[in-house]
Amino acid sequence: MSPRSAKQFNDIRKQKKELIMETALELFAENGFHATSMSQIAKKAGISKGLTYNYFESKKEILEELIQSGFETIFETLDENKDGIVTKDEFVQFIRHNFSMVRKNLQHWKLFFSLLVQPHVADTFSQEYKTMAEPVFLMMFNFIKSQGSDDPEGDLMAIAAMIEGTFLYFVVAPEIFPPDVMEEKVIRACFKIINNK
Amino acid sequence: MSPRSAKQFNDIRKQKKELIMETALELFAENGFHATSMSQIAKKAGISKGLTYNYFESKKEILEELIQSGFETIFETLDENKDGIVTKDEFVQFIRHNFSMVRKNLQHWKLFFSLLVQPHVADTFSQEYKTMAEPVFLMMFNFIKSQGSDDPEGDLMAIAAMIEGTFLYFVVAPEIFPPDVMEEKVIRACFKIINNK
Amino acid sequence: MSPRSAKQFNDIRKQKKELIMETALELFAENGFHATSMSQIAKKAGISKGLTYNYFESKKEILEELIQSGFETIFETLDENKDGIVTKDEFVQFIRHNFSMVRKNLQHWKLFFSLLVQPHVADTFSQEYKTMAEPVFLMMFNFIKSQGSDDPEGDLMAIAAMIEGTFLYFVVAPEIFPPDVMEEKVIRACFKIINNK
Amino acid sequence: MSPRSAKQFNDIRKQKKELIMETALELFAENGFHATSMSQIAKKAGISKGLTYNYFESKKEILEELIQSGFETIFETLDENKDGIVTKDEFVQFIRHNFSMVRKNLQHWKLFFSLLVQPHVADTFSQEYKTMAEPVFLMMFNFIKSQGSDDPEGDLMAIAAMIEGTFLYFVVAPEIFPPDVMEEKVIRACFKIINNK
DNA sequence: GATGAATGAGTATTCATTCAT
DNA sequence: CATGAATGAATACTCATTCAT
Repeated sequence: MSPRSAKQFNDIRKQKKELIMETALELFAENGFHATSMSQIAKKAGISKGLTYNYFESKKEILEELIQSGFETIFETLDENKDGIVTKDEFVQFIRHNFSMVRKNLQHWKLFFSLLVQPHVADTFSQEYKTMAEPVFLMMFNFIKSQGSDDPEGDLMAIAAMIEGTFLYFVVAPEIFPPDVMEEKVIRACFKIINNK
Repeated sequence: MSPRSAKQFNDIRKQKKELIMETALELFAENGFHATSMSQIAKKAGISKGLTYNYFESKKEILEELIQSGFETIFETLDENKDGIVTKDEFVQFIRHNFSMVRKNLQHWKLFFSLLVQPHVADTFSQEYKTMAEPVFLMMFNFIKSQGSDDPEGDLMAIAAMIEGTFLYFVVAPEIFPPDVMEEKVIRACFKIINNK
Repeated sequence: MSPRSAKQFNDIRKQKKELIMETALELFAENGFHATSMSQIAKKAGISKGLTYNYFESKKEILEELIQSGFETIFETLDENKDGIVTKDEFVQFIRHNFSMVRKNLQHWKLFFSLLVQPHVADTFSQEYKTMAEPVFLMMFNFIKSQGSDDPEGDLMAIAAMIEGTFLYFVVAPEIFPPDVMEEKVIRACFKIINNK
Repeated sequence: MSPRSAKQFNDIRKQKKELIMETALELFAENGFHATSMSQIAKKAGISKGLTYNYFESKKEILEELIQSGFETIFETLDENKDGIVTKDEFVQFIRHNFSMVRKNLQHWKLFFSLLVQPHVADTFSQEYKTMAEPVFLMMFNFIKSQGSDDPEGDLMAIAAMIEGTFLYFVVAPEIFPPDVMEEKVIRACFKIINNK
């Protein structure tokens, strides 16, 4: 009842919640949302089935919070850089950072890609993704334009597709093209596209 | 002896089977394999649940035949062209043909992307997909090389990613970039990547 | 329409019916009544599912006719001998004949034993069996008595149990005790029981 | 932590499991394994279908545990006596004990007989049954030999068949011959078979 | 907060039976 | 007489969710 113990309770809650979410993310990413049962999550997290419902209203809510937290994780560090891109170096850093973020959060991305093609699982997801991705597009657009591209919008399309496709390869088939090599090739290709006269 | 001729029975079987497959494809593509129930398929197809099993051994078999037919639909016309790519024009035609096939079979591609990310649904799928995509990669590689690229493998990676990403946009978010425009931009970007000195 | 073709039709009907019954008996005996489907019967008999219902009202009716025909098959040849047993030789012949009948109709007996323990499958079966077995018991009782047994009823019980048990071994575990040997031993034991002073 | 103590949970589990097994045994024995549905078991036990699967992995597992527990119930008390049979009295006690066990566990025996005749239900069952019955045979064989029988193996066959047949009468048709009387007659017959000169 | 027994609606699949031809 | 497409009720089993403790 003392403020301190209240804080402790809060910490416990927060930790348990994170534990459940991490466990769920692993299972969702590995086996898919539908193929993962609440029992599995509870068992793997080492808690009882009932307790899960103390922290989340439903299985779907776990998914939704996971999506939310995924967006935050992925886009939070982008925010810092995104406004000031001017030089090529900064753009390259930005791209590299993106790639690095994907590789660090492969499971989130796996989950995202699986949701992309199942709109009914999370109707809100698609819209939200676009909303959050938009500033990134905008920033890239501005940079491309600043480099003197004669068709910045067209170049953006090509580059955006290339990056999205790279992410997909990272997640789904890293053995086809080695991610490290791919990163270099893609960056080089970006500049070929932008600076071509 | 039989009052309905063998041909009649055959026709009925063929039509019903196609009906079931089309219905299943729509639902799988829209909601995912796991989230689609046999009841839904039967209901939407206007037949009884039991009848479905007169034509398919299991839900998984529907998926497998769908994958098979998808592969055939998509890759059959590619086979014709694939051996002789030499000129730029032929390469462009080839790419356009690819794009066109994807846009004509959006549902199949939606299904394919969803399967790529849920390996447990059809383990064989991933391998088969790669097997069928390989000749395409090879052909593109040869063309890139023939154009005097100083890094054909690197260029292939970039282009492959760009095309894969384009397919993903086509399927998942055609409203972000208009497919028609995108097609042109991507083709142009291909040549920028290849021919850059 | 001529009497001759009418007879032919009848013959065909009879043959088809027998075909279905034989096929069903094999499958029932091998896999059990519930585990055997009408499709299996039709397929194994080489006819269509629908045709089966031209000859039998239901799956249960096949079973019932099978039971009926089994009783007839088994008891018909017993009828000839049963009234006149006087000498030991005739009794032995009678027992041997019984054993021989069981071995010739193992499938029927397998079916019978499985029904014995599932009364609800065929409620009438149990009663009918007893009715048909009664004269056999009676005849044996009379013979035992005629041999001067001091407890004919008791001896009958023991012998009846021994014979029933032998049938069960024949059907279920012929590899434990060889049927041929067993036959001799059981006959000898019968006389030990009856003639013991 | 938990409001219901571990012991409480354990007690609940034990009781429910027994309830389910008893209910299932009754239904299996009465109607057969295949003809009994999980719904029937749940309904008769007064619980939900789902709960059944909280205690047993499958319908087959219920059967297997039932068989196991049946074997234990039936053979556990035999173990005590089985090594030392020497005198006639001990042999008689042993046989009586067998008969008594069967009459006390009629349901189990009904189930066993039905399984004997439907090998596909539980392939392991048949083997296991024979394995457990073997020491009983062996012991009887030794006793018969010790009594100076001139054909111990032959006598064993006859006696084993008689006892098996008696069990069958006990279980399937106790109204034909009164079990109490039958027991006496069969025991007497055993000695007639063994001691006959 | 924490447990796990309990529920009930849902899932894929089977199968006896019907019926148009 | 004969076919096999079609039905619908039933089956074993799963699982998100509730709730008494």
